[in-house]
Amino acid sequence: MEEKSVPHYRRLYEQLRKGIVDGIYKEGDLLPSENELCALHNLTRPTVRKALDLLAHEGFIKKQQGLGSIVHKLPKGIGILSIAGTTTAIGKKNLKTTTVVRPRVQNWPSDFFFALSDEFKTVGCIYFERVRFVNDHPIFYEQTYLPNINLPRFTSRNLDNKSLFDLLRQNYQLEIKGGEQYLKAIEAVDEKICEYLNIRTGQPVLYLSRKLETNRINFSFFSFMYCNTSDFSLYGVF
Amino acid sequence: MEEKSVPHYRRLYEQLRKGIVDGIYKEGDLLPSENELCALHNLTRPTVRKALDLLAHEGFIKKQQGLGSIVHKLPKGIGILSIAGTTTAIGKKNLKTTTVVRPRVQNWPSDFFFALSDEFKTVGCIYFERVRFVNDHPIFYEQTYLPNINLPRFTSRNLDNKSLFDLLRQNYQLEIKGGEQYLKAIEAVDEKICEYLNIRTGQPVLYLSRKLETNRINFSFFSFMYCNTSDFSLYGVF
DNA sequence: CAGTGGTCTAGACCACAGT
DNA sequence: CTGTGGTCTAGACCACTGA
Repeated sequence: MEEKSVPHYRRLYEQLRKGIVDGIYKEGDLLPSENELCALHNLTRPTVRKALDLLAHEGFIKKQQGLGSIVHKLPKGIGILSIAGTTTAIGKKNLKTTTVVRPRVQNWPSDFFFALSDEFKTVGCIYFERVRFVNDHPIFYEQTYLPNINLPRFTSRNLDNKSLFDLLRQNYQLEIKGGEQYLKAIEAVDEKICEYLNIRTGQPVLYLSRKLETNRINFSFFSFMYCNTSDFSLYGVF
Repeated sequence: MEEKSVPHYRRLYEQLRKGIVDGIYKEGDLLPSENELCALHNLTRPTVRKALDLLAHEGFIKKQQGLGSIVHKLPKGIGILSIAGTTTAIGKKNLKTTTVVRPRVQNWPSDFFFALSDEFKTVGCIYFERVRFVNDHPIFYEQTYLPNINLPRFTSRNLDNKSLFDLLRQNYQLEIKGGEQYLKAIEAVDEKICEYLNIRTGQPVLYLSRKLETNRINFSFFSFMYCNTSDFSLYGVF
């Protein structure tokens, strides 16, 4: 009966989420009630509720006691503050990615922002830089550091127009489970930033420092992102 | 036996959270196991798990299958991106708040960023501005808009050094249940911003637009915050 | 009033970590 | 191996919404 080891609540979550982003459920619609979803999928209420809690947590629905689960409007900004990778977060918007520094093995910077384990320091890191375009405008300039552990052939992979999250999952069985992030508004002073994002020196950019945690124990990686927010906001729910 | 209508999982969550911020549980420590917590508090596992899920969701702990719930280090930045109000988010840091524009009834701005219901437009809003200091440095300049519905005497209240969330909860039974936010990096051009945050014209600031939803149906309010992030980052988990 | 989501119980089996 | 967290069942009672 079961095909894979994906939890039931996860399957239901993904199905409902797809229904919302595809427009089958529209803004303001009510999702089927919890009891209806139980009957439809042969699940019990706690399982159904877990799927709905995930959707509510990510802002796709709002629950209202006595009424139901209301489909929320899709956000105006770019939902990159949650766990979704950039690719999924932006959705149908025209997104392109180019690699400006191909993956290479090097040492960690001496003044690295996040704490590094001794093992990480010893093995060094895989480093690369990418620029992401939304509607053909450069919006994100991202520097990524991966610990150089059990990532065979990574440096020879092509990252253009690919989701790093998908690549890690499909080739290395790495799932991103969460992380932490620090945000600042800074002036674009580095000329590479200005060049890649096509902005003038001194223009404000949003600087995002992230630690991303995976299902492999003690395996995290890091990303530092410069965002041109003159046309797009970053969006999040809480 | 029961004293109030606070859910059990919520009580346990607050107790454990307090244990972490007060340092009773230190970074890297294991919390009591789920079964131990069940026995200690006479709860069942789903209830205990809900409390732990809340803690994990807010970044206080990391769960690891087969091991336990590990207390996470407290963040370096200001955790304002989650549901916590500024006051609770900053915790023990020296925080002061001054009111620069006292609450007053007025119309909504014509170009308001968020969509407003007809009822909201009709009744107008209560508007005020505050500046928040961390370690005696002005860090946040916040403009708040509340719908002018069932908030008796609000305009005569003193907001200095008070948590708006607490004031709303204690005086109006309003609980903040969630919300959405949009972030941008902008130049400080408005002279009020520069004055209140004590920065020069053109310096980058982080601009945060938030809609905050409450337990009263169809009652949301709005906050627009300018943050000087030169010394502090905004922190969040996902 | 009936139906909704919110909370809770008392079990069960599984996958994974450390010994 | 034991103990951990991860998933799931099959019920129960409550508070709230809308008719």
